[in-house]
Amino acid sequence: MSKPTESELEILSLLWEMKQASVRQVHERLAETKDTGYTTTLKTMQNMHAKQMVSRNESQRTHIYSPATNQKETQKSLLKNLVTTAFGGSAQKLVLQALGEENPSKEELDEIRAFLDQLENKK
Amino acid sequence: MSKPTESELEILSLLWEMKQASVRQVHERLAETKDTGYTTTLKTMQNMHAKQMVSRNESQRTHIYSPATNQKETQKSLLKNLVTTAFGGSAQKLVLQALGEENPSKEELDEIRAFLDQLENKK
DNA sequence: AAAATTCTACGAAAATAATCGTATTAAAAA
DNA sequence: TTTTTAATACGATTATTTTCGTAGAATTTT
Repeated sequence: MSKPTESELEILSLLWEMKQASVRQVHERLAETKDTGYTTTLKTMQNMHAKQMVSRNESQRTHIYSPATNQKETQKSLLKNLVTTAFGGSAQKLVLQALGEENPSKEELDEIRAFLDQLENKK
Repeated sequence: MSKPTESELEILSLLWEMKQASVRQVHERLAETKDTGYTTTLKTMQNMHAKQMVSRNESQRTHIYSPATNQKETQKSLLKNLVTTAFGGSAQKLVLQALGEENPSKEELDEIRAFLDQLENKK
């Protein structure tokens, strides 16, 4: 499982959200934030398919793509990578920094607390 | 402030930790995990200097480099980038995922709780 | 003082990633 | 049925990143 490039990740992330989509559909979502041509999106998705990062249903002329790499696994490895390269290996620091930025709601805070308790009970 | 590349980030991260260092010193640390030549490290650090990502003291023949980009700011933007590209914009998800991986100590958990309380009081 | 080592500078090659253009075919519209 | 639109494939170009080799100067060792 190789690490997705920046462009691939943008698409992969959309696919995680959309579950499945045509190139056109992905491209339209992408176009909201990015100004690149249709064939660029197409080519990237074809590359991703070649790398088995996504699968696709070719039974119709318009191919339907879906993510083939596990979202959690991918997020985990990207996170790990960021922790080691940018946070000197301390996930703790990353968490505090992320929390500080996010301005979470009371509900979210409670959810995190619950999760912390759960972690503690495992010990 | 442009985003550091992967290689640049590795070096920047070391400099954050070391506060200041020569190319040789950085290279030796880098060599623990990476197998590239000295001039590669040198060139990258020169590039970083050209981009003003690091500063250097040239009064001695062996230049001494130090980080010129703010660690917090850089971490913040990398984190933000990861949240949007890989976590569908939800820092919450990122935090939970990171906590789940880290297996934090009781002390760390308490520290996070304290931080959560502090966030809540701001509301 | 000569030789060996250690630096920097810098160009350039190699590797990787991103973007696009064109040809061709299928489907939809006129 | 002709024309237009929409899709894929795929090579090629461009941009970016990574890596290294070589030259020359300063420093250290012999």
